Amino acid sequence: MSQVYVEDLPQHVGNEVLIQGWLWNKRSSGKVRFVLVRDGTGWVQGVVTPDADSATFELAESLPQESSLRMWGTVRADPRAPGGHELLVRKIEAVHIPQQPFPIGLKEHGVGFLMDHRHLWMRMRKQVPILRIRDSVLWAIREFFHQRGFVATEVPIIVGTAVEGTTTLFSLDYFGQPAYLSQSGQLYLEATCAALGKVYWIGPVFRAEKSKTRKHLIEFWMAEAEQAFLDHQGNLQLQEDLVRYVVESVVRCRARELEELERDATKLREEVRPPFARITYDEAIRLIQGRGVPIHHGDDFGAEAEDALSQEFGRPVFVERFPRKLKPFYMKKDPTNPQVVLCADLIAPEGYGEIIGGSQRVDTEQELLEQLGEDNLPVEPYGWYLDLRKWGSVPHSGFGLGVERVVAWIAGLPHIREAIPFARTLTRLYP
RNA sequence: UCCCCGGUAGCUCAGUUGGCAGAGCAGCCGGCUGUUAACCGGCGGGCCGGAGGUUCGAGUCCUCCCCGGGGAGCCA
Repeated sequence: MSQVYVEDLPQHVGNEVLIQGWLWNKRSSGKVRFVLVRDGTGWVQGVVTPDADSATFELAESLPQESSLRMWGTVRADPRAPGGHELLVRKIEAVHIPQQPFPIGLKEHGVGFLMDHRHLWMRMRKQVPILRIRDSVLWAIREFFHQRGFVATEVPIIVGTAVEGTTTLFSLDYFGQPAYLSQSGQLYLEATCAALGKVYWIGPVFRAEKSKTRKHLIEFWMAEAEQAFLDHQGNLQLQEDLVRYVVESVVRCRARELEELERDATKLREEVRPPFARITYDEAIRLIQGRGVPIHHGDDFGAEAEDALSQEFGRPVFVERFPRKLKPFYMKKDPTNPQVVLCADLIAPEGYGEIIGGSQRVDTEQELLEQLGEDNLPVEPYGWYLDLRKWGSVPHSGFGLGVERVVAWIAGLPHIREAIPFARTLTRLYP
């Protein structure tokens, strides 16, 4: 008999099936014993009565939490069963019986303890749906770009050039040369873009910032895209389409997981209804000031300012055209106002923070040299990047999306550390 | 780096004005024919984060250190 996954059980009502998984809880009422089994796709209750053979009846009482097992039984719908379906068990076979109690109980635990046991915590009731939602987010991003003719490509993780200054880089010794872990694939993606036209990549990036908040990870995943002949306005439309596609896709494919997390899918769908709000930096400053948050023109947004914007709109909002001096050297100045650049940050609703940063890029060598100078950056390490403006330079734009922040928003998580299997935070390098 | 909170049983926590170290859960033993983080009875379980100090006496008060959590700045 071949294995059936828990999520497919409704299609097998009345049939005997084999479930292979792990025991996550059990209950007994003497002569009726319940074994709750998970297999990665869901949770199902097996009902064991004395009608099963005596070894099976005994196992239903004695197996400890997180025993792995095979369970044969007949599927039936029953309103008393969690999830609506259960298995009338004929036989249980233990695959591995733990010799000591599982560290993670079914009661509450502290954050420190759970993070110390992340490799085991991820098996638990809320963590599984989160990781399944993450899978769908990444899958939807790939699907979106593929449908639009973007070419999936890759960038180096070990780099010799800093993208945005060296203070937040992890440095390493590359056979005697200084090297860094990449904090963004953007510069390389611009090169690839001139070869392939429309490109994207998804991968880990690293920031050695001593950030200690619910929105920051030291190692996080970015989805970055770059398109030739795309201007600022087109860039915003592309980002909006992507975010809407991802949310709608997750709401459709992971409805059960969202429900398990008590996340309101209707609210998510409302939030991404077109169009997203768009305001300029200048408007944003006035709006934030109007909400009583102390901020001056020329300041970057703090957490309080972001939350104010988030509350004001209740849906994603693009903040466009930041002052040049707040943004990195590669962003193109607005031809109608060289004090600002053609960029935008996308602020998520519900206080989940900035989920995308993007811009139209500088496309002439002269401007690029000027802006490197403005930021007191050396020209030499950017030689190859300047080359891109020497041969067939075109207007082009791109952006980077923070995968974990999007997962945290969609799943409604209180902290970003649960949005990735193994979070690297300021205090955690293990497990 | 700065500000705030915490560290007591495997886990979550309580511990009064300084006066014998506690509960729930987990574990083990027993009971229960539909449980829903099941329930009921019993049993075992402690370097009170570390070092110093005050005191007749410190889990409790003081100093320093270590570790964790929340927030800020910076960012996606």
